[in-house]
Amino acid sequence: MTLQHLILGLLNYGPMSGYDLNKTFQASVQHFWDTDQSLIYRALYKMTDTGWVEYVQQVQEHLPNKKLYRLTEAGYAELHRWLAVPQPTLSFHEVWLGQLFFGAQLSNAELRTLLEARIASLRETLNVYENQVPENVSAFAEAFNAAEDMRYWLLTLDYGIFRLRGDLQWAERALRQLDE
Amino acid sequence: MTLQHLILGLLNYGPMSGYDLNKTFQASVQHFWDTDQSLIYRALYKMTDTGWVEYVQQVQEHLPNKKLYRLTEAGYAELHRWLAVPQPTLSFHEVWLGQLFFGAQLSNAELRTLLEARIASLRETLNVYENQVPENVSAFAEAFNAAEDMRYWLLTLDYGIFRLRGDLQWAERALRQLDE
DNA sequence: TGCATATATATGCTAGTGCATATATGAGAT
DNA sequence: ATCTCATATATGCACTAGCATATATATGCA
Repeated sequence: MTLQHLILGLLNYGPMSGYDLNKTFQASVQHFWDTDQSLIYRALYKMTDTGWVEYVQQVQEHLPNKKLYRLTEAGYAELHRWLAVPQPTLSFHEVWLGQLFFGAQLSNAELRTLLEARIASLRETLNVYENQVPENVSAFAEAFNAAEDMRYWLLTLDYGIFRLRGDLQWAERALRQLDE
Repeated sequence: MTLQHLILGLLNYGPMSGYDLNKTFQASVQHFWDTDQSLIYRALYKMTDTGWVEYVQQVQEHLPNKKLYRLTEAGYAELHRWLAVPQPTLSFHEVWLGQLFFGAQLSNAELRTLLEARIASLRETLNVYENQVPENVSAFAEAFNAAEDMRYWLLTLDYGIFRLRGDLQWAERALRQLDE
């Protein structure tokens, strides 16, 4: 259900179309929750059906019409209910750990390749988080006129960076241990 | 597809029934990949269909009959193909980060509750990883007569503990920052 | 006798995910 | 004149997940 709740959270800043929401996802929560355009539209149907959101057709000149979605009372209530309830911590479900678990089946060279690929990928993501995402977040804060909320957005970003650095550290240590 | 590949990896230690696999999951990879009994049975059908595994009916006295599954040549090949291919690092998809992102909507007390619940849950899991899981892993290594492979099992466990400690550290820091 | 538990497999139903593709308008570039 | 890109919404299909429930035998316990 989380996608729907993230949409509730974003619509709380103001009415948006599915297209806008997709853009907003990329500019804001994408660093911890990636999604797909089709999932957003389908979530919006479901939420309209449930009564959490409603829309008005917006006729546009020179552009296709759009559906402007906004929170209903019920949607606002659901957002606040969800926000305050501690969520169960889920299982890791990381594919690379599965590979490592059966690492005895692999040669040293193959294991190196796996770890090095992971390190490269983590570095790349870390670079995006440290350079690209802060810009997105600032632009997002300005567009939504929500300077105070930015503190929390940066907090989630801080977690992402902290976690990536930890994962990098661990992977580099594991790589060194492989040589012993 | 990962569940199927984890099953391939476990069947590589020897033939097992769906029931055995379920038990084995709980004793081995459960700390990074939880699953359900029904998913294992359905995965086995699919894999039989694909030709990765095959089974023989095992008639038992005093107990229900079982299907003993084992790897086919194709299954063994698929396991090794999969093991050596670096997997893309996925997005975090952590629900609690979504809550934190919209933290400006919450009171200080509600935020405290969220972080404290997370800390308690992380501590609990850490306790299991540090005390319970090593026993499971040892028992598993003995049962499967795979003392060498245990090194890698402990490596994945080490990651889990490392990560939980990091997450705890971060959550505790965030809680302190909340008081400022 | 009745109830819980372990062994063992299987199905039903609902929801969510991922990816590709369809459709349509208009703007700007080559 | 054509091609690409941005805006905007929607569907198809196959797979995956989660949870409940059905079925059957045998053992142990109260």
